[in-house]
Amino acid sequence: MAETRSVDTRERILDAAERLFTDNGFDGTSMRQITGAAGVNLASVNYHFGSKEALMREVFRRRLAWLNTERLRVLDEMEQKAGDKPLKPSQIVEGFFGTLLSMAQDESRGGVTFLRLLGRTLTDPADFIRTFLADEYQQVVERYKAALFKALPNVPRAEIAWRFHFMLGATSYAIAGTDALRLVTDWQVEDEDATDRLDRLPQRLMSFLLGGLRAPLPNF
Amino acid sequence: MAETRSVDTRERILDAAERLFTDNGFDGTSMRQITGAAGVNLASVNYHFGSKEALMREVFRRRLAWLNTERLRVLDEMEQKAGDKPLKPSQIVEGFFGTLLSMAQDESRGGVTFLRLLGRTLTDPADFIRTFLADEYQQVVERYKAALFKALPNVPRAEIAWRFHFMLGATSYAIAGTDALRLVTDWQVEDEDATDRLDRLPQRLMSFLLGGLRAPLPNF
DNA sequence: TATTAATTCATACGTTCGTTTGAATGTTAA
DNA sequence: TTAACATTCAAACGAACGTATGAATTAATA
Repeated sequence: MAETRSVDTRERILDAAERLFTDNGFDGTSMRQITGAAGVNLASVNYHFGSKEALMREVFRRRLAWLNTERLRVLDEMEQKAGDKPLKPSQIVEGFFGTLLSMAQDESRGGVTFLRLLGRTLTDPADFIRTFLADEYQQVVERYKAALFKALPNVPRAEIAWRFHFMLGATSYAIAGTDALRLVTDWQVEDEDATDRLDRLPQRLMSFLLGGLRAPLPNF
Repeated sequence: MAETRSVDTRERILDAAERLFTDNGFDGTSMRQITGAAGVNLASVNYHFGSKEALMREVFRRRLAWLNTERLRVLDEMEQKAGDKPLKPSQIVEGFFGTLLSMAQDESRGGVTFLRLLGRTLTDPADFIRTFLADEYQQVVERYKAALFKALPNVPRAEIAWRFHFMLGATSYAIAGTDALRLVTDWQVEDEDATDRLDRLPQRLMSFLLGGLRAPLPNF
């Protein structure tokens, strides 16, 4: 089959690019690094994807397609069960961020590597990727924001949108896993090994996010 | 004075580099862009700083020197007033993150530009800058963590460290100001202009951070 | 003013970048 | 088997990169 080879090459390129973009950033990764790591010819990136930027977009697209579909599916299901009643804020937050965090356990969906890439990219957006991400996410974000508005009818919408923003920031940073200031990595952990730490991250993060979402409103 | 020219050149380079690194990232900014924007000769960067990496370090150093000193000063002052009693968590959070946010209003300390650069860099750390940031911050972070441990003696230290980490993430992302998913920028704001939005950010963020810090602990 | 040091300057070095090309090879279908 | 298409390949392109050099210029010192 003609497709066997090309699909193979495409995937090999995407996997290598995903990992290298995560470790070194977009500008910090060269085509030669990518094709070298993938074991394919230099020209094949431009043949299959057209350009380096288009490759970056495709790296995101193949993961976000599933993520955003799943997020909408989860939200649909919850809203159907609830009927006319508003959802609980914790359900909504769990639906949006829990779905994301679940990718960490699933290597076939990019695992932690892709999550780290996403976390990095959200604060490191070249114009082309910033635009692309906004387009990919727009529907999903609107649906979840609307659900939060309905769940918290007495909270000004501006405040909810801001807190959604803050939640995304805390999550991005947590999954980017950089911990540049060595806040978490340096302490003495006697009773908790690395696996436990990763397993417990979702619950720790979710508690924090919900606490922030429910915090008393600021009085200006 | 011989120093007049060189100090001038140094500062012009640092200002230009700060802005360009913020907008385009480290790898996305060339020496020729920097020296062109600064109106100085290409070779002057290597003359005054030694290399592009050393320039990046100096861009951070001149801002972080003040920030970290101020953070320690504020903490010292609070602890002195409190005597033996532990500080309130809100005081500690305000001391750490409020000091940071106050830089936004002060153009002579880098203003929003530097804050955005810092926010970006914390999730986009090349090895050299990651190491550098950790070194610059270590003392300050240890002091503030210790204050939080003392303020919340019944909360496991691991949880506090994690929540510090989450708070830093929410803050980084908020000040990076990217809002890649257009959560906040796209809505209809009739009663709140751009100035108001920036002015109110610190209070909005602080409420969120404290809510997250005080959230019920997760039960594993 | 003469001498020394500090800084700026134009220019060039060698390397690496993303992309393109055209031939070679592999695959599909008549 | 042969013609048409898809993919891979080695090689090269011009451009841009960070850095280095040595002369020219400016400032400090005596």
